[in-house]
Amino acid sequence: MEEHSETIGSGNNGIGSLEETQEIRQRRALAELAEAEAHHYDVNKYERPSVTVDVLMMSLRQRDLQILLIKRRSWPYEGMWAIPGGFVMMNESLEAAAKRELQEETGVQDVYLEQLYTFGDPGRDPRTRVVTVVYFALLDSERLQVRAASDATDVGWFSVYELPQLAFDHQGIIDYALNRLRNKLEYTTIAFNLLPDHFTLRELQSVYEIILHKRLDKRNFRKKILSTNVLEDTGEKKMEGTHRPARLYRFNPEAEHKL
Amino acid sequence: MEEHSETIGSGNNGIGSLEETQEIRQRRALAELAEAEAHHYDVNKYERPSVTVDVLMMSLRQRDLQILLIKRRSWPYEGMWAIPGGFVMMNESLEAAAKRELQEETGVQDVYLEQLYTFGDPGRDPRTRVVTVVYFALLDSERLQVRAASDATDVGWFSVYELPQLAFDHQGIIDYALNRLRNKLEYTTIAFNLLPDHFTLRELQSVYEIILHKRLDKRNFRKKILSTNVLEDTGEKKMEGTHRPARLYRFNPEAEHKL
DNA sequence: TATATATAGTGTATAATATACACTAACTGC
DNA sequence: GCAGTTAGTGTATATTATACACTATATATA
Repeated sequence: MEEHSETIGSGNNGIGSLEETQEIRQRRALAELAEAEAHHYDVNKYERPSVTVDVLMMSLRQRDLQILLIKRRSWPYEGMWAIPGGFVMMNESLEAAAKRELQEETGVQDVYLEQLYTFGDPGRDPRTRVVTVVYFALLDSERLQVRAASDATDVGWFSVYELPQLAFDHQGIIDYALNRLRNKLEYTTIAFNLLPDHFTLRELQSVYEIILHKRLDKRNFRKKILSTNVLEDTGEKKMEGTHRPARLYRFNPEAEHKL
Repeated sequence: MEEHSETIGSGNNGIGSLEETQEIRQRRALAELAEAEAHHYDVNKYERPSVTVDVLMMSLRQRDLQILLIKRRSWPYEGMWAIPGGFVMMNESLEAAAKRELQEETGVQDVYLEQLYTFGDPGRDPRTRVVTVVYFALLDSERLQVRAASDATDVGWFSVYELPQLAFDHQGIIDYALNRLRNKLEYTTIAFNLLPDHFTLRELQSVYEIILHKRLDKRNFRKKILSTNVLEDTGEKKMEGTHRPARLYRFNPEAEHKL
């Protein structure tokens, strides 16, 4: 919170010459930047953080909310699991970088993608100063299955409720994302991104139950969802198992969603 | 949305040699970065965006929601108004950078500060690639008055409802912030940051009315706020004008806020 | 073809919350 | 003491959330 506020204070704070020097260096750098900006000089000579995007890919698998992690093969945090990410290229937008990452890891395109938060504390990556813009993606279970078992052993899906030790500040990022997802469930139609085009009301209810991590009342759930008009009956039914078949619905994005 | 997705596709998309070259360049850069990351090489030789923080400072002035803008003195957008911001130093956190900006522009410390969103489209700043982490700050009207009229003509407070033409994508940023603020009013105690320590219920109601830009029912408003227990009666009264004095309340951050 | 089994699908009563609305209280200045 | 001005209060109604148990319809198999 207040870590660096003294570096812009009066300077008369009893800290020794080492910090003093650093403060002066920083002040000069700032003055030069202001100068450069004001007169349109070349700002490229100034040292700057790396910018990366991390993408937290979430999907419902095995009646569980799971995320994709990759195992780090080198220092720092070697052998630990981490949220996949990569550098932002000079001529791609942040979102494009996130989509690239998504494409590389899952082969999936056109999924729900939302910017989550930007983490940039100095020291969060011991190699260099890194500012990471984190996105999260919601992948529908069906399309994903295809590529699921395709490759390497150092990529894996993990339940958000049983995560291994994570690299960097990634556990905090996941907590933050889960929070955001839970909140948005209540007042947006975000949940539909985790289901295929056609789904039953029970399947939709399961999405809510898995993410909110609690049981919901069947009748009240159906009443509430149907009253919003976001669902369209497809006329089709899903028959599976030895019991009454369920109606298949489709999400209607046009409808007013007063969820 | 899809601007750059072709640069990572099959490449066989009928685009001419110019884009082709760019694609190849980008692919090579990516491969090198991956290599560098995997083997802990020096990543510093790669070109990277500038990182800045912009701080949208909001306060209630003249029964209006106003923000602080600065007038640009040079290309690009010379003469237009912009949200104040500056470069992030290598050894300061994003939040520390935001606080520094806040301190420089208003002299105020210890205010509500929240990260809003990160904007990083290539081309949003014609000088160079800039990734901007935007924060917004809520300043209480009372403390601010002191420094209000202090200096230059190229800094000014503007009503969010009557803004001049803004530089860069700053109008969009303000819309986004206003939205966030309005939502948070409903389920957090964020509003108290715009008021001094002691305030009347009418003053609190005005905060809501000005930000939501609509009238609220007095009795229902008071009922709702008081039922949450976030307010403490100070015992004092505020006498101003020729009418019954109003009770002064204080915000109790300890209380459950089931706003 | 009757029955067991498993999930789909439905309604009502009660509690909690949100809304609409008008008068009395308490101070100041004249 | 009266005019002017804002503070402060309660009740009836509508809307929304919750709690709760039985019938419907398919498949499998005896």
